[in-house]
Amino acid sequence: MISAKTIERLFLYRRLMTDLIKRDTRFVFSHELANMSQSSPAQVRRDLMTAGITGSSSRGYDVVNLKSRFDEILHSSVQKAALVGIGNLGRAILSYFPHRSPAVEIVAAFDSDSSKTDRIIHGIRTYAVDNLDQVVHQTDVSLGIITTPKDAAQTTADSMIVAGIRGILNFAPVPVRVPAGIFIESLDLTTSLEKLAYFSRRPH
Amino acid sequence: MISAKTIERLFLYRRLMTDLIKRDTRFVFSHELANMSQSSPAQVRRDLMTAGITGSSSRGYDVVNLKSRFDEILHSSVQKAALVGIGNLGRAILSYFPHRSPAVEIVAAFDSDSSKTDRIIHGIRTYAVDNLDQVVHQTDVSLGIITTPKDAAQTTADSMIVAGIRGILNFAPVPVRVPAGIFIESLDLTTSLEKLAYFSRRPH
DNA sequence: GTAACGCTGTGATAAAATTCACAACGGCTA
DNA sequence: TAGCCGTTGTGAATTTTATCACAGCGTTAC
Repeated sequence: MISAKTIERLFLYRRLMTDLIKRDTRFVFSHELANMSQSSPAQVRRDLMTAGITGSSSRGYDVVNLKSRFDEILHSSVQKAALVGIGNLGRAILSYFPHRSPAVEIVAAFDSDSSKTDRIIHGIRTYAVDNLDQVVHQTDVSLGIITTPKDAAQTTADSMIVAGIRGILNFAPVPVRVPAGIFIESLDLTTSLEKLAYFSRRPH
Repeated sequence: MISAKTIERLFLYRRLMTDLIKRDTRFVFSHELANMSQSSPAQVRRDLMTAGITGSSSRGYDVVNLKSRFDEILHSSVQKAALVGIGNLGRAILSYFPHRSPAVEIVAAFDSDSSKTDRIIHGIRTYAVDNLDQVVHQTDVSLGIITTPKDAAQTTADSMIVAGIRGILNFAPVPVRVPAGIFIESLDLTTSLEKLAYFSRRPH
């Protein structure tokens, strides 16, 4: 089993490979990849070893080979996602995300405010939250994105899980509790900014 | 020196304390705090110990005391931030962030597209990027937020650093290189979603 | 051919983060 | 008072993550 940290880096490497392929670069050394990914050569080699990739000591790693091995590991078969909470942040994600990743496609958005529903926003249809269960089942959605205010986060997660969602990305600034077997990732902009403020205060 | 991981949790605990105080809760046990923060009792106790906080074995920890100790450690004196890249994501952050944290205040936004500048968006004045240096100096901005497309991320970061910014929060899906002494935090929505997709595929 | 170079692959090591496990304590009960 | 219970505080152990350091190999230089 490959660790989450490593997987995260593999996703990054994969995107870097896409760029390199566009630029017709054939080979990379671990120190180049480290440079591009703000990592260390040893880390890169270790990651690639974990991924079962082998390079050549004179030319480095074959870019196309890397890319296809990454695709293999990262299973780029698309999964559908539903977003709940069509506020500013939700809308930004709806507009930002399409075509950014081969792994995820946002297919529906939900809100409790009826003035925001039954429309198309950035190409994505919006529904009342009451329809969550139904839409998730009908369209085989497996991922949920929470961009609600914090008070609604937990209940939203609960509904998602009841509807059969397997993983949740939570943008609300509160931790959300999920049963074992459901993947939860929290991405808290407030904490990120606070961390930024804290560590920028003095040379660290 | 307190580790970054711990600091991050302290920020979270602080927000939880704010909620508890509102609800007139006087004391918390480590297992309650663990529950609220999706952590473990041992982790909480360790963090509080690191923060130099001491509790009572019968009542737990004094909420107000915790809060004020957190404020002390996390230095809530406000720092000013500038955002570069007024796209959907940038705008969402401009609208989302105000009043979320006592630590950071976004005071200016920049873009290279003149149709987006010299206006007020969500209460924040926007400028042409050419004015970055000047505005940063005049208003004593110390933090930068990058929400540009990925090709502009590195040059934006470079300009920020020249202008004297101490820390950068990068939303562009590419790593950004900064000299030592500058704090950089990357928050990559694409990677988060991809990670979500990956780990939701099967029970893990 | 052979020496020298720079890189990979990886066991070993170190460092960081988390969890275990338990002595010590305060308060409650009787 | 004595005994029990649930919690803290923390050294020690464990687990996870990252780095070191070097043997071995393909390539080039001569």
